[in-house]
Amino acid sequence: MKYYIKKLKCLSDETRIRILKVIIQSKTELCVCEIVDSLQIPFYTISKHIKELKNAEILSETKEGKFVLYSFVDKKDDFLNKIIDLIKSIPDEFFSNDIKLLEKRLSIRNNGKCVVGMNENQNL
Amino acid sequence: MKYYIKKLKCLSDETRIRILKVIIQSKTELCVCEIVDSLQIPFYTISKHIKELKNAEILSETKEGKFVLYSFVDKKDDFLNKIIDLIKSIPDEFFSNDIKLLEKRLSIRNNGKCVVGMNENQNL
DNA sequence: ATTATATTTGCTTATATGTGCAAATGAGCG
DNA sequence: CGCTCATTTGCACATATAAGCAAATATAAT
Repeated sequence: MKYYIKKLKCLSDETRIRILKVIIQSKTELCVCEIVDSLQIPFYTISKHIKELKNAEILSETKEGKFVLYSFVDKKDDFLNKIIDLIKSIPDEFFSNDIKLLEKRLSIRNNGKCVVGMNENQNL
Repeated sequence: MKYYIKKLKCLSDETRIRILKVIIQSKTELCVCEIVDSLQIPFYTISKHIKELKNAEILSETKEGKFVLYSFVDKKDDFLNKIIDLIKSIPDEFFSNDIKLLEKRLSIRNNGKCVVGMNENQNL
């Protein structure tokens, strides 16, 4: 039961929903700095929310050199898939700025990989 | 956006999930006292959680004499339907006691309507 | 090695949330 | 009307959660 409640608790915060939405949008895994630049929220805040999402077994991490990448865990989990579906059904228009910045950030990737850190306050 | 977040916040509490689960299980509307007896949680706690669920436009209320009945709002809401679906996918075994007590409580209905108040501490 | 960059973590503070109890409301009934 | 029962609400308290900042890791680059 705690397994389910923990996941559901993760859905109760707007920042976490935004994180999940950009990961869905990216269709791959995202680097922390890419999420920071997309949402324009301090890196430590993003990091803490990601920690909870990882702890709830919603996201899983991959290390790639300096960078840490996050994506959804094992797609065979029916409950998690329903959660993803639920988030997908929130209209993109509520995330239009995040998505716009995400696209700009993704366009600086090299061979599909993140190559620069955070730009945070510099206009992308 | 707040519309969505408010609903999602409602999913973050185990008591609220249990309330929603028994309403789903009943396939109709439930009286507050029936929920109290099913979950064996104080009426004021149940009442406050229901208030939030109502506020998030997840549940709607019908008054019937002394009793107040709750059920899900308008079934045409896609997001709400996905939420219901999500809750349905949490295995019944986690709610087996609630469901057992619900069935006992529903069996004292008369013409499908609630006719008695709370039994709370008396073994059903 | 030393430095720079990416990310996490500990500590603090402010706010939100859940629960308990007592009192209030509201609707039927003698 | 006055009483009873179902439900809601206000207040107090304890706990949980989010955010900010500084310091700690970790890895890469020079």
